[in-house]
Parts: sequence; C-alpha cells; structure tokens
Amino acid sequence: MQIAQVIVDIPTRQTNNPYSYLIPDYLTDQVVPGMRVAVSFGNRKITGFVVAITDKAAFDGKLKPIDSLIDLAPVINKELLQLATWMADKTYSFKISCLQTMLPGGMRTKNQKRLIATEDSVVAAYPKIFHGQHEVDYNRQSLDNQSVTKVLELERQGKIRVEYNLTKHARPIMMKAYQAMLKPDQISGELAGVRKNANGQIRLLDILRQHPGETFLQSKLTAAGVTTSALKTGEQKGWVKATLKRHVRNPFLRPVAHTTPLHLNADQQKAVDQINIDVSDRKNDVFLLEGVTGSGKTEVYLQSIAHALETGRTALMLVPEITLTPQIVGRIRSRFGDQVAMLHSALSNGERYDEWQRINSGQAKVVVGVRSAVFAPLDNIGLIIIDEEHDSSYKQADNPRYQTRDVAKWRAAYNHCPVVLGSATPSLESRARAMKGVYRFLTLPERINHHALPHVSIVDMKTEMAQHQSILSNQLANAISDRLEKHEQIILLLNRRGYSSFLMCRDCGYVPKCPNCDISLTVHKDTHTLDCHYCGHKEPIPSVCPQCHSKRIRFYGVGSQQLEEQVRNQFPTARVLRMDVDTTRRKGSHEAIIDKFGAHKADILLGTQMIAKGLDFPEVTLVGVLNADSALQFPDFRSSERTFQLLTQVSGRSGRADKVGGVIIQTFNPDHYAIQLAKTQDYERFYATEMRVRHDGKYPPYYFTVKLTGNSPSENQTASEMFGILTFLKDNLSKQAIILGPTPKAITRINNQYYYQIIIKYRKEPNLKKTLDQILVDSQKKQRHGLQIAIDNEPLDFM
DNA sequence: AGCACGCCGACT
DNA sequence: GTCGGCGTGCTC
Repeated sequence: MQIAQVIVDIPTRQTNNPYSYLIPDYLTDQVVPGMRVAVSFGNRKITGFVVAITDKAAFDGKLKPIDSLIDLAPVINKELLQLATWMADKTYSFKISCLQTMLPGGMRTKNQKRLIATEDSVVAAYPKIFHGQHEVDYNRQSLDNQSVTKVLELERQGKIRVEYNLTKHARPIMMKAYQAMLKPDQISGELAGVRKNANGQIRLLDILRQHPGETFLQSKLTAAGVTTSALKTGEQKGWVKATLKRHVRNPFLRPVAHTTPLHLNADQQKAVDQINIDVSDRKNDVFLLEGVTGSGKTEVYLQSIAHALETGRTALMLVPEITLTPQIVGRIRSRFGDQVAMLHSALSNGERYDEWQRINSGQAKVVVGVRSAVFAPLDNIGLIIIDEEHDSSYKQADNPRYQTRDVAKWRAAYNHCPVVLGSATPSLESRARAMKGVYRFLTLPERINHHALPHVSIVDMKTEMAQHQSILSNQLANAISDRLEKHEQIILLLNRRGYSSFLMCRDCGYVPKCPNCDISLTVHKDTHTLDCHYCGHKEPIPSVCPQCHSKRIRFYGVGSQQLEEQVRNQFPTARVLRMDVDTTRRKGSHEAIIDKFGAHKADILLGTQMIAKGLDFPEVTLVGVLNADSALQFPDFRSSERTFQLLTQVSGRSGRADKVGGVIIQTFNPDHYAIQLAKTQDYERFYATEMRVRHDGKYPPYYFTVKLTGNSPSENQTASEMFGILTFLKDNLSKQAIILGPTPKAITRINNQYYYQIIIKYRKEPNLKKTLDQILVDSQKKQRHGLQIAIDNEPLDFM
C-alpha cells in the first residue's frame, strides 16, 4: 500500500510536518510528489501538497485515504519541493506558506466552506447567517459566536448541508473551435456542390484544403471571413466537427521587431566572456556587475542569456517590482521572441496562469519577472540575473519573508549555474562581498557613446522656504519654464515615503486620527475620504473641525495630487501627467501613461518612486526631486543608502540621448553625505563613508540581524511577553550578541493591536536558530494569551 | 485554522 | 443544580 506524505493547508506550527494518507487502489502510482490533493482533516475537507510517497506511515493511528486529486501532474517540481523546505527553515515560516508562494496567485486553492439550506425555513429564520440567500460562503470571522454555534447545531439537525469548495481560480480558457474532417482530395467534390455566391462556405473549404486535420478557434475562422452560418452548414455536411480548443492568453500587448546583438565595448565584452565561461563550465559563482546608468548592463544580460540558451539551458531574469515595463520586456522579447515568458503583478490571474503553464511545460525558455518569478518552474537553469539587485522589492514584506537574492543563489547552486547581480548602486552587502572576493566583481565604468552625466544642482529648501512657501523652489520653477519653452520634457519626483497629506485645523491644531491605529488619516481627494493606510478605515472629509468647530481645517503635507495642482496653476499651458498608486490602479494604465509621455504627448511627468526606475525617455532634460530627504528623516540605518540610490537613479533619467540633462535636488539637508555624493554620482566615496557608519553602528554588512515583532490586543500584555522573550534570548545567546529592545514600534497600534519589537545583532551565534525556533514553539501557547510573534531574518529596516 | 472537550461563573 | 464562557489540544 502506498502512503502519501501530505503538507496540509493549515499554516500552524503543529501542522508544519507531513501527515500520512492512504493512496486508494484506483490512484496507485498516480499520486506523485508535488501534486495537490483534497483530504479530510478532522471533520473538514482541505487541500494539501504531496511531498513524498512512502510504503510506511510515520503515524501509527488509523489513516484516512486521499479524497481526490486536485492536479493531474505535479505543480511543484523536485527542485522547488526541496527549496520550500530550505526556505521555511531560513525564514522561520511554514512549509505550506512557502509552497503556496511558489504557485502563481491564480492557482492557489482556497479552503472555502459553503452552507446550503436544505429547509427553506432556516433562510428566513437566520438572516445573519444566510442574508436571505439559499447558499452562502461560510466566513467564520464575519459571524458572531452565537451564529457559529447555531450553524453547527443546524448542521447536526440536517437543516444545513455543508460543501467544501477547494477551488482553483485560474483555468485554461476553452473556446469553441472546429476541426477539419475532410481529406484534401474530397475538397473539390464538396466545392462543386456549393452555390457560387456562398462565399463563407467557399472560404471555409479553402482553409480546410490548406490545413487538413487542423483545429481552428471559431474566432480565427470568422476573422478569416467564414460566417457562422457557413460553419453551421459545414458542420451539417460533415466538413468540420465542433469541438473546444485551449486559447492561450497573450499578455504581450504588442508584437516587437526582432533585434540582433549589439556591438559590445571592451568592458561589456569582458563581462560577457566571464559569465559565459561559467555558464559553459557549470560553475556556480555569483557575479556583481556594477555599471553606471547607461553603461549597457542590459546588453550584457541579453548576450549572456543567449549563450545559456545556446548551451541548451534556460535563463531567469528578475527585475524590480515597478520596472517591468514594456520597455524592458520589449527588449528581451525582441531578442528571444516567443521563448520569453513574463511573470508580473500587473498580469491577470488568468494570464499569469497561462504564462506559468508555458514555463512548466518547457515551451518558455526565458523568464522575466518580479520577485515571485524566482520560483518559476524552469528546468535546467543556465543563468540567473537579478537586475537592480539593491532594490527593496526583492525582499518580501510578509510571510514567508524571503530575500530573492538568497533564493536565486540556492537555485543556482542546485542547477550548477552562475548568478549575476547587476546595479549602478549595489547594496552595501553585495559590494562588501565583492570586495572580499566572495562574489566576482565586474564593472562597466563607462557610459555607452560617452554621454555626459547630467549636471546636478542642490537647492537648500531651508533658505528657500524662508522666502516663500512653495513646493517648487525658484531655481526649479525657472528650469521648468526654460525646458517648456524649448519643448523638452521634465520629470518631477516626489519622494513620498511616509510623507502624505493629512488634515489639520489651523485654529486648534486638531489632526484626524484613525480610531484603530496610532496614525493620522491621509487625504484622498479623488474619493473625498480620509483613509488609514494601515487598516483601511475610511471616513468623509469634515468641513468643520470636529473639536473646535472652526472652518479653517486644511490640508498639510504634499501628496502628488497637490503637486499636480500647483504645477498646473504655475504652468497653465504645460501638459501634465501624474503617475502614482491612484492613477495606475487600473490594469494597463501604467503602460498608458508611459506610452503617452514617451510619445511626447505631455511635457511634465510627476509622481512617486515608480517613475524613478528603469524608464528611458530620451527627450527628458530635467529631473526635479521635490523632497530628496524625506527618507533621511526615518530612524533607519538604511535611509542614507536608499536616498543615495534613489537620487543616483533618477539622475540617470535625465539627458540620455544627445542632450545634456539637468537634475535639481531640493532638500533640507544639503550637506548630508548621501545627497552631496549623489550630486557627483560618487558611489566609491559613498560606499566608503557608509561602510564606516555601518561599522561604527554595528549594522549590516558587519553584523547579521534579526527582527522579532510581537503583537497583542493589550499593550501591557505585549510588553511583558516581549520582556519575557528578551530574558530567554539573553539566557540562550552569547555575550557578544547585541539585543535591542523591546521597544514599541514607530506606529505602536495598528488595527487595535499593539506592536513591540526586539532587534538582535550578531556575528556568530550557533544557538540562534534553535533559540528562535523555541520561541516560536512556545509562542503557540502564549498566542492563547493573544500574543503573536513574527520573525524577520535580515530585515530591511528596524522600524 | 477550526472544532471538540473540559473546567469555572451567572442564571432558568 | 445547569448553560455557556473561553483556555487547551488535536487533526493522518
């Protein structure tokens, strides 16, 4: 008898190991590791991943059989199955969360319970449960305790039937199609029996002659001039047979022209050569490819990918979250055509599913995508590239909190292939490793065609604000007028990290706050609401101060909407485009804005971070950064690095073609080294300065770090439990470990939960993993007192 | 997670 | 004396 080892879809410590299930006879040899199955667990039905097939159970109680298969073929291959185990361990998360993360969103199953009333009377009797409907989804959170008990009671009485829907959301699209049934020699005979003016039928026979035996989507045939009535006749006469054919969604909006490899300069050639040798020799090095903006990193990637394909292997290229614009994908596709699949958050579930299938089936050999694409089911990977490796979107913010770089290195080791980390401003971690010889260091010091770097000037907003209250300094305003006159384009960047507009009463100073969180509400003019960005609470914008009834209640802070208004007022003839979360929410709107600006149908593009990355507009000759230092104000050890990277990156956006660009940086900290060194684009000095700061502060890359966050509905409870954890840590770690906290988080209360954190900095702690695992096990009991623990290994910030 | 079981306070 | 609160433990 075969036994399936199943990781069930319940993310808890106690269910983090496989459960044994019998494989019924009729499924013998059909259940394979990596498939999902439906199983009974307790008294409900849930899904799980088969991770192994054994002939003995580790459990000596009575085993239940597998109920049914969810997949006919594995959705997680052998490599990814191993990776999931490693990742769960590394990120202190559950195996099931890791497995689910590896699947494209649309394929994830949901354990949905559905209640069906078998007696009409109960529908009317319990409106809280049924809302007047005969069938409802069972949602425990939205029901009060009495209703939950009632549901169980009605279920026992047989007045309610329970169904479990373990649904997959994305499915292949099946469309109406027709299969050609005629042999070529039958065609002319049939043609003779057709009326001369029956154009549709003639057209159909024509197509059937050229493609005997093929199956055509109905839409293709009608597009080719075959009418639906002709198809009906054809079906009656036995020419074609009605059937269904899979329609593969195509997320690529436009066809692209084919391009050929560009000529490389000496540095690029050297980089390509070294990477290619590794690919051929199946060596598992990590390269750091450092090259200033415009130095031609992408061409290095493309030619290395080409080499990987030539050796019969596949390639994976990762890009930051908001960069994956048609510009980049277009370049990859123009070289590799339909072998390219893309995995990106802007795709619909269905599109992502189809792209994933193309990869899983081996049709796609090159995958371009964001963070989660690191789990693309590619076989036989020959090269992994991480572009803009310093980008913070490579670290997942919630469980499993993985760092894409680490996952990529794991997969590269498994596949015996190199990893290329590319950046103009590498993360200090990566650069330090390159200096130590852990990574191999490749540089592209020159800009292609020797374009001059843009001229960068810094405006001190302290003196500027003393003269006039305006978001735009005189210098920036003058530069904008100048470019508008010359019909050149302008990008205005609002560094809005934690900086958005709120409401304040000018008479009493009242600021509307979220009732559930310790944070002021943000003004959203489009919806006319005050929103909480943490818990989603919304309320209308008051016209009088609720506290002192004054009418002088106004906006403060600069959001991109306010900036847009001011720019339009100051430059009424300019055509302005705004790009931020509000204007890009709709699918395709991101691309639409970029296309419009690229076609010079607007003069000014303004927006947040998302306009800083990877875009290439040759007509842009001025980049203005409105508030360069808003990130610097955060109590975060990485804020200088972020600021430097951002400013360097946006500066690269100006003047890439034949025109020399200008960059104007407005700041309240004109003397800060991150800003001064960004002005001269001096990465070397920034690296040296920042490394000294990190060394003195005992920060990464000199120290490893772990962040432990605890939350509960009571502040006292949270604090005291966290102090208990502190004692436990002190008892189990060495004297060299630096433990900071517990301290309340910057926003202590979110959704009526109180958050405290502990930071651990260390160089060598052999007991750490064991100690933290123990804390998680213990927290299972403490969670009953309401405390939840989250562990973030190598957090991006200490906030 | 979600359900059952079991042990202590306010009630028909 | 019971009903029901939630703290604890188990699910192959």
